[in-house]
Amino acid sequence: MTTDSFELEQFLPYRLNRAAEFVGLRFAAHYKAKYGLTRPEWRTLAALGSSGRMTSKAVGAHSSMHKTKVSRAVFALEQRRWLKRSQDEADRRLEHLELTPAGQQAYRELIELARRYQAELEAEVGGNGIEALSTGLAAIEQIIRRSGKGKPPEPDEL
Amino acid sequence: MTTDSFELEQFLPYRLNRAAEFVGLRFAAHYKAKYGLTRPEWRTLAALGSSGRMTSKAVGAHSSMHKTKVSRAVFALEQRRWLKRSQDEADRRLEHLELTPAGQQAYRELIELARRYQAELEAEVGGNGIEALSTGLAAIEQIIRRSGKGKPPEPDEL
DNA sequence: ACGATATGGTTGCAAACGTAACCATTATTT
DNA sequence: AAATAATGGTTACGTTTGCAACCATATCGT
Repeated sequence: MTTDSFELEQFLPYRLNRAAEFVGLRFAAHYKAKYGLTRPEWRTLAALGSSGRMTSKAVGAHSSMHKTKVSRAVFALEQRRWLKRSQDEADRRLEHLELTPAGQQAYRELIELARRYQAELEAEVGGNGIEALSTGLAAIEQIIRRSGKGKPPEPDEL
Repeated sequence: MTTDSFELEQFLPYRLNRAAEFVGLRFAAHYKAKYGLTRPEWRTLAALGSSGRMTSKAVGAHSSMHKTKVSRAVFALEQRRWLKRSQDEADRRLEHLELTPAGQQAYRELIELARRYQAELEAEVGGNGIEALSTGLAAIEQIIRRSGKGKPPEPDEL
């Protein structure tokens, strides 16, 4: 019966969540204003832009998104003509996704935004803070990898 | 035209978000299973439990939640008879919230869960990782405080 | 004192979400 | 070669979310 003295302020899940929210929303404001993208869409674009042709499943694995999110984001980006699908000849269950030239252009602009934002953030937070944060995050990421094993990042089972 | 070489994996908003999601969902699984609480409910309980009687607005400020979330969480906790409201005599717009004995009991059990989870987490991540993470988060929290002041508390990612 | 404005809090609504069920296709078992 | 399971991906549905509009009360400006 360890008694009182519990503060949300010290609780890691809470602190992480708040920091992520703050940092994430501020960035989202940038690309939302400029392109009207949702976060799943931006992530999908980023995955395809940086790693090239891949399947929906791979996008999900690469960017930690639930498959329905990916499915919807892919649909939206397709509507926008920023990506095109093509069926795999050998295995007709899977579709390969690829950015169109317009999509690649948007990607280039967006990662420029992202880089600027990250730089801004690093300036605000300071080198030490960033380094500490990065180390800490790396530690958690390792746990994720461990516990995640071969598991897909479907938030279902976390 | 700073060119290619952008990786989501290195992008801080993304990393923070993923870590927060992982850590948060794992904890949520604990209290969801045991009490059927949602995260806004748990946060409200935690705020009231640790700081005592306060208004909805204060709960929101204390735990970084949008006012509609707080409103709904308060309603749910009230249904459960874990908190009671009372109108302020001087200013009848505001209601003071307070945990009932049952609510306090639940709070005690929940912070015990939280403490155990935090300990487990610290064991997994390791002292260095935790310390780094904490330092990094503190740096961001300072920015939040600075820039945050009058700003509205925004949505949850989790 | 009186209209405008602000504040604490709730609610209607549309959009976003996760779960589960599903379709089509491929792999495995028997 | 059937029957069964597994896989990539989509969709129907109920829930949760945030925004905006709102109610009631309080404060400000004049």
